Amino acid sequence: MAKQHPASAEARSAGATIYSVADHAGVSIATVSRVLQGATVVAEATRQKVLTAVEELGYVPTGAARSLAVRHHEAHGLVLPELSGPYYAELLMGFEARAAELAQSVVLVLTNSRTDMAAAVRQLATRVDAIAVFGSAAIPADLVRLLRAKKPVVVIAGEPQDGIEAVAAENRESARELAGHVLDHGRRRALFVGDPDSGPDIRNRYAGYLAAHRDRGLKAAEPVLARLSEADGTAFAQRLLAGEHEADALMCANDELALSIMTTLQDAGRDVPGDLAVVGWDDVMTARYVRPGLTTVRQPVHELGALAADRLHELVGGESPRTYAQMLPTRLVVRTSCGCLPVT
Amino acid sequence: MAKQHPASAEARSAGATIYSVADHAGVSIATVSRVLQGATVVAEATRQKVLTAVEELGYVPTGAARSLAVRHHEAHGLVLPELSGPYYAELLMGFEARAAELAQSVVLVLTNSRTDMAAAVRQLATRVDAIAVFGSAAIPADLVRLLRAKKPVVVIAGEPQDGIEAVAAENRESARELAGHVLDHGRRRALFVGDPDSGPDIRNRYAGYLAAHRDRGLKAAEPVLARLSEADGTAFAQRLLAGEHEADALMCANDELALSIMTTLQDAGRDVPGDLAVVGWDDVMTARYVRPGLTTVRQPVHELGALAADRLHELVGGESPRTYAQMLPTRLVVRTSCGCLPVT
DNA sequence: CTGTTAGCGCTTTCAC
DNA sequence: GTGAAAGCGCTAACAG
Repeated sequence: MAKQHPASAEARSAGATIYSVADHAGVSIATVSRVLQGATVVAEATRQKVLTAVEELGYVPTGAARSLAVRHHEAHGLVLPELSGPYYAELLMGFEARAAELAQSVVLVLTNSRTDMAAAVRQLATRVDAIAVFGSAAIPADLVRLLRAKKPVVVIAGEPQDGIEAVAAENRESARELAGHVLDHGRRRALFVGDPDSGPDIRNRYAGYLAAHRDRGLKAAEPVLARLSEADGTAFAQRLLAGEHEADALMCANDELALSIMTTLQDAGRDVPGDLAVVGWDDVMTARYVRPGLTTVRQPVHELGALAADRLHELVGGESPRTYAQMLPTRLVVRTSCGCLPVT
Repeated sequence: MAKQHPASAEARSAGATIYSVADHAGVSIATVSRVLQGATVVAEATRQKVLTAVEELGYVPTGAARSLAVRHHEAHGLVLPELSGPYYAELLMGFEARAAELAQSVVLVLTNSRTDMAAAVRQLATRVDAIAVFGSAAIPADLVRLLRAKKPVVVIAGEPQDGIEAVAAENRESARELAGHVLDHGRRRALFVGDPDSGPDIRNRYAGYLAAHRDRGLKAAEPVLARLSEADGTAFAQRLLAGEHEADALMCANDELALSIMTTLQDAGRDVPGDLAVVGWDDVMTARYVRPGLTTVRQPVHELGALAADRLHELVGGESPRTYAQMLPTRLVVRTSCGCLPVT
């Protein structure tokens, strides 16, 4: 079997390897590798021969072999809970775009569709160089820590943890500004709708709500617990209509909640913002289509994704993890659901 | 260097390999592989030793090595143009969920963020067993054909092509039904807004619009060319308001178009559906929040993604490509923007 | 500028 | 039930 590589025998296009290409071009596999990787200089004539052979055989390299040899997967993993709503999609787009610039593939794992997410994440670790996980993807903290021992990890919008790098959007100050804005419209019974315990994002938004009250010497109410879903929004609106709550303003943990509440209220004849101001968080597409336009906060979601990909890449490159969470600024988007007059 | 594997020397946890695990457990690498893959039966005692070693060393297998050995990537590629709007996100969720069930990783490529998509796709082919590409991802047909020669490919909602398997949602009949519905409200100057040449989806929707007119012995108008964007919708609405077009009904190629048109019209004082009926396509979230609710068509997007993943897997498994495109049914969602009375 | 030759880490016969 | 050994296809010294 001397120099004869097994694979060189069968030049079936589907099985073209670097050996068949080398044979076909009359060069060594090293040369083929060189022209394909463009690292070293190769004589133009040889180069062409190789390229022709590649073309004729329709050679598609086996990524796994390269990865094994270079000891890098050249891929980043991203773990998200799901993709409904514009938030995660935008994040993913930012992540993918930056990863592409860095010549990294992205392999995606959605935990909501998994029965065994721990296994999924372990499996993911197997084929990427680094992993970004979204905070609320509900990955157990110890799993994250375990991963971290093996590969760079960055947590997006998640609980701050010891040695784990984190990136997030600013929540507290914008929430304070938003709540302040509503209060300054003269509202005095503003309710926060959402669950501060569901994660740091919401917790900080609630903290901002609290701070705005404190700033004005006002007393804030307990949060009205609700998940970030249309269903919970409708349910709460129903209870509100039934008189279970009393409020002249609603600060909702996100836009979906705000929108479903607002629509339900309006359909029942309530005037928004006349009877009740409603504000959200995220600035989803719908926020500008509804009437009144929803006052909300825009997050730099795309940038957040890009930042995560960036950090992953640098960590893989040997940089050491930052000890502080990186905070991206958010921006208040004032429309009219807060009680502001329409600009005409 | 005898039997001593280089890697076995350094048992640094970050570099744990099957060799270090074997050493640590006092067994051969074959045995480690066996317990990890669970293929063959291993004595329970040995099994435990191995598992303990894995645990202690924090062993994370190298996927590339396995892929190389088994000659499979155990991953599917998905090529989408982008992720804005719920359509692609939903498709991706369906794809990912099914791929997960089939134990396949998914590596994602978004072409809109790429300067050299051909390179991106070639690169993708390198690390997956099969690829699904979305029709409008603007992958040149010959590239697809080239890929096809090497790996299974399925085109989602794309131009039908010779040997390439395709999956899509039904467009023509639902469009015919939708257009018919509008016409049966007595509208006689219904315009189609969208570009039939932009792809098979829109082409078929326009064909349905035409058919509905034909069914009723009515003459249909030429399509009003517009891309599927909010901006194009607003621009068209402006022209309409300026009197450049005359219409009492608008059948828009998708919801985004419909929504931006409807909102612009309403903000200018027009009554929808009184003056003008407006219908869309896709049933995005906003469609049910606007007033009047947007009449549209719901596509089984999730299922479409799942179907693509399914087919990919079966093609990888050796099944031969189907020669006919698989069509998933769509469903008319009637709300009130078409002129129907609200159900109260 | 090009060829030879070790591996990269894992799976999988084939013996024992 | 377990070990030895031969690859999987590619990269990267190291010679020449």
